[in-house]
Amino acid sequence: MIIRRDVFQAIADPTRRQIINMVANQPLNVNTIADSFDVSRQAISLHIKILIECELLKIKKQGRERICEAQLDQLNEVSVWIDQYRQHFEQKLDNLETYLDKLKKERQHGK
Amino acid sequence: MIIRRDVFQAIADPTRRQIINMVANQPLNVNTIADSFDVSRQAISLHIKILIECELLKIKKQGRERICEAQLDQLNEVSVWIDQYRQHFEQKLDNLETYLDKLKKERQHGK
DNA sequence: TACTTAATTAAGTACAAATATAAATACTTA
DNA sequence: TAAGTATTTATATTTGTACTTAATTAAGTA
Repeated sequence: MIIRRDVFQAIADPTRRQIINMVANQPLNVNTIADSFDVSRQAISLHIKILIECELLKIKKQGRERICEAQLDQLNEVSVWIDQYRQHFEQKLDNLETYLDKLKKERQHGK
Repeated sequence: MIIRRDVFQAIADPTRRQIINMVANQPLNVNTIADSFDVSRQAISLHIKILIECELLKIKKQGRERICEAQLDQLNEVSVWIDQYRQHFEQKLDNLETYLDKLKKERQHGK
């Protein structure tokens, strides 16, 4: 099977977005991730493979387990693409500023 | 054909991203858009249909022509999703602030 | 060594997506 | 009204995606 290794394609799938969401909070092994979904472990394994190929995820072997860790730098590509149209959809610029301030404070106070 | 009407899916296709880019600058009719691509007009017509269904594009009939206009509010959904991971990929938060200031000034001085 | 657990690889199926060609619709103009 | 232009709809084909079950690899454990 030929897979299109492209961040936009990677995040197009809702299952993959959910996987990203799960591991963004904390690293998890494959089975723990798979347990959250109704599909087979093999199906999740493939989604993870796609995310790894798009460099949105990295694997750390730990015994027989494979721990999935988020590596979201590549999301920047999407962010940059979106940003060029921000003026087209951002109603209130101030909201983003408020958000930024919040984010900044969270950082300063250790998450 | 059942199409997944979802903004993430809509922007997953590079052709559709390019169409968005074209009409974001100026409204264009279908044929003008199609001329920029190697594929058939019908294929572009379908891409446009998908973009309309995802509300990223709207059509204004003008005689026998159909003018495509960008309507990018729905990109906000992607933006919000990306934003929650911004701290994972934004190297310097200050850069964003600088960017925001710039954007703000551009707005104030009428683009 | 045999058994269990974690995860992948392999093979196959069903359906969705992207495209093409052909025909139809709708409007404009000679 | 016939011919031309703009675009969509219909139909078919090819490729890609998401998924399944079965088998395999690898690492712990009894």
